[in-house]
Amino acid sequence: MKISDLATRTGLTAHTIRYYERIGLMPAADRDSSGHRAYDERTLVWVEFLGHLKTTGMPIRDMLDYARLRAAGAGTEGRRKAMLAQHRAVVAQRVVDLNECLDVLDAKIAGYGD
Amino acid sequence: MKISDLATRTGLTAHTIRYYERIGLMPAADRDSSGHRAYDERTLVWVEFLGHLKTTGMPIRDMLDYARLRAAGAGTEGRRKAMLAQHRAVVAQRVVDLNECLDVLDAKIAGYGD
DNA sequence: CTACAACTTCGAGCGCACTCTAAGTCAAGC
DNA sequence: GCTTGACTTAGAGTGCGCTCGAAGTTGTAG
Repeated sequence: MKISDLATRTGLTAHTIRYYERIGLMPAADRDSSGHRAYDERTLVWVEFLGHLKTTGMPIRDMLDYARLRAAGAGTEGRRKAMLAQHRAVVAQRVVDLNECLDVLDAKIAGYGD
Repeated sequence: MKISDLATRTGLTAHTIRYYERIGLMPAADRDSSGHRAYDERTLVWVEFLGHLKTTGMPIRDMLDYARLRAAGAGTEGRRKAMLAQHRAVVAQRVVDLNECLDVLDAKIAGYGD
């Protein structure tokens, strides 16, 4: 898979994918015979997971912490699990906050009448 | 109410409040005898509402559109209602997305075992 | 053979939302 | 009278997450 294919399938741009690699969010990509980046399905899965973290508002520096643990491999599962569990709690709270805001919006919208 | 009081009660800083005034998110504040900003409860309500819009991810430029309609007064209620209704739909979708991400996180967390 | 598109690296630039600094004014307490 | 601390202005600086541009190389279609 070329970088443009990965871009299409993830919704990112090739520029953004290279940026992610540069800052360490993605491991250095394999290269084909002409020096172009060649990706496999595992990379796609990883980028999609990063997308979930991004959707839930995790800052890149935290994703980097997680990516480094992942790169370190065995022995870091406990810390990775703890990171995700902690993040999960933050996201769950944000859902609660957003639902409260939806109520406020509904009240305000209703206040404008028909 | 002085700017420091408004800051305390809204969780913003005095710097941020002045910034909001500068860009037009808040009307020019009344001044006391020594030229300091003096706020009333209505301003507090407005800032809190801005806080809800911010929590729900509305960009400042959209808040500005809303603030301008509000400042224009009567005759803009329809458009204000439409803006909020549109935003409400976006926020509701984000709640859906976040809940999906929570499922992904739960699956990942479970995958790490005990 | 020649376009042309897609890739490469490096580094600069951008939009957002603050955040802070500097220099000065003013009111209250010791 | 003097210090202290909160206020004032204008404008510069920060951190984040991209986003783009320039200049060069390579693979493919006509």
